[in-house]
Amino acid sequence: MKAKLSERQERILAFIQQFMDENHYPPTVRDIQYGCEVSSTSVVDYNLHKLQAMGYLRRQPEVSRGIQLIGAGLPDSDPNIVSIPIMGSIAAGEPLYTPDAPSYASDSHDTVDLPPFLTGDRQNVFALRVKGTSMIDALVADGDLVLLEPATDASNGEMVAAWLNSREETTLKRFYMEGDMVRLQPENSTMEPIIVQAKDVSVRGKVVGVIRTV
Amino acid sequence: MKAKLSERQERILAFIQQFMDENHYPPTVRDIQYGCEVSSTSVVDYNLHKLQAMGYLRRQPEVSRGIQLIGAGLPDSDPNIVSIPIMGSIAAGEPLYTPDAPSYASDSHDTVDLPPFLTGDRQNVFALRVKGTSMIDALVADGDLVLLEPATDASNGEMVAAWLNSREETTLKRFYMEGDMVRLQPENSTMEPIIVQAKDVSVRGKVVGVIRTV
DNA sequence: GTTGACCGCGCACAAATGCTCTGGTATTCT
DNA sequence: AGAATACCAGAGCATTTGTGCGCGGTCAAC
Repeated sequence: MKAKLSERQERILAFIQQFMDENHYPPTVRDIQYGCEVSSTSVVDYNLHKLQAMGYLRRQPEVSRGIQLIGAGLPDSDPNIVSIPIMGSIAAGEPLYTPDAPSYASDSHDTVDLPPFLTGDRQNVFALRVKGTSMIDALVADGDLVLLEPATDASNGEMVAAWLNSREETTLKRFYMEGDMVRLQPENSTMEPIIVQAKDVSVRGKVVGVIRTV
Repeated sequence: MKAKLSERQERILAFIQQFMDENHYPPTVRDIQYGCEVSSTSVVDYNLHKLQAMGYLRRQPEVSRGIQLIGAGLPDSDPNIVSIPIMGSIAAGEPLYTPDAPSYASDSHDTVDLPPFLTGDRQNVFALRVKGTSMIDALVADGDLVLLEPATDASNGEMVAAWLNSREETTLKRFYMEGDMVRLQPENSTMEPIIVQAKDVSVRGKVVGVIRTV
């Protein structure tokens, strides 16, 4: 379905973009008609349906100007910004995000707006504010913001936020599975690794980014 | 004219913003009517005229959904994004930004789009890509992006990018002026500070942020 | 040629929608 | 008290606007 566009469809698409730039609301069918030198509104309607089927835009039926571009247009909210919730702090480790909790409920939390290159194409990325200097050995300082991708597993060597049953706290460490034991390795050689039973540790998320402001 | 808003006017204004966020086209008079629990379209029209007179929005007469917010609304270009140039790498230290060079000329460099909370209100912030692990002692890893504010001076304790004449390289360190000597202090106590004559070191910028993706 | 899909055109209807007119209720000013 | 002002409610009109219908043209397949 996502085939090539006819010349007229390209023109309509371009016109909508231009119209949205100049005025700040979508055009009507007739605006498009005159703007693209089409002689009938039905032709516009016809092509708009086509474009919608091909995924270039969305329409709200029965609603005037109910057109919004998607794709490469200017859907003025998302293209170069993603909102990421700050789900708490990681230090004493108590309040940690649980991916199975209702995502958008009960959240009076803060969010940070970040460009998407920081998250890649990962989904449900969330952020934690690092409290204290206990993670310095992982190149993470007090006050840093760590970006996490929800995960319950990790590959060896990945930096994860892991919950330790024994200590009832969450730490940032590198993750190594060794038999039925898990070794949580700090970055700094002066620190000793933590080695626990696999069942006594649960991975909460993988670190995908760190942000520090000074 | 720009006096206080009535409660209803505030509500209308808020509703329009919310509506624009959810759908991506402006609301009709009746949308506002139901959304704000007003019992007549004329009341909405009345208040819209008021708001327009006070400069909070603009309307296109006779045009459905011909409303656009101005002022604190959504001036759709820059509000939550700033483009920051990546002026090179910092490792072998050669290509470093010189604040006196023509800023926007001769740059085929890359840029990153960042939310403004990372730069604060600083001007001319630029970024450097860290190459190598030589800055690990400053909590900066290979591949990190450091945000720098152009500067030729620094206060004690600030993290700076400093050019060392003797070594012909640039490093990230904390800056301490001690008499006519400058001490460049790594973060990590296992590393020795670098102490040089003040004239043999020149500050290029202060670090204002660090970004790491993994 | 005939068929049918694809596309365009003109027209018209009905719903959506901006706007106006009339009147009402407070609150403030004189 | 009376007038003025600001704001609201309801109803209705005129325009705007999305959508459906019928018709004609083009082009490739059969």
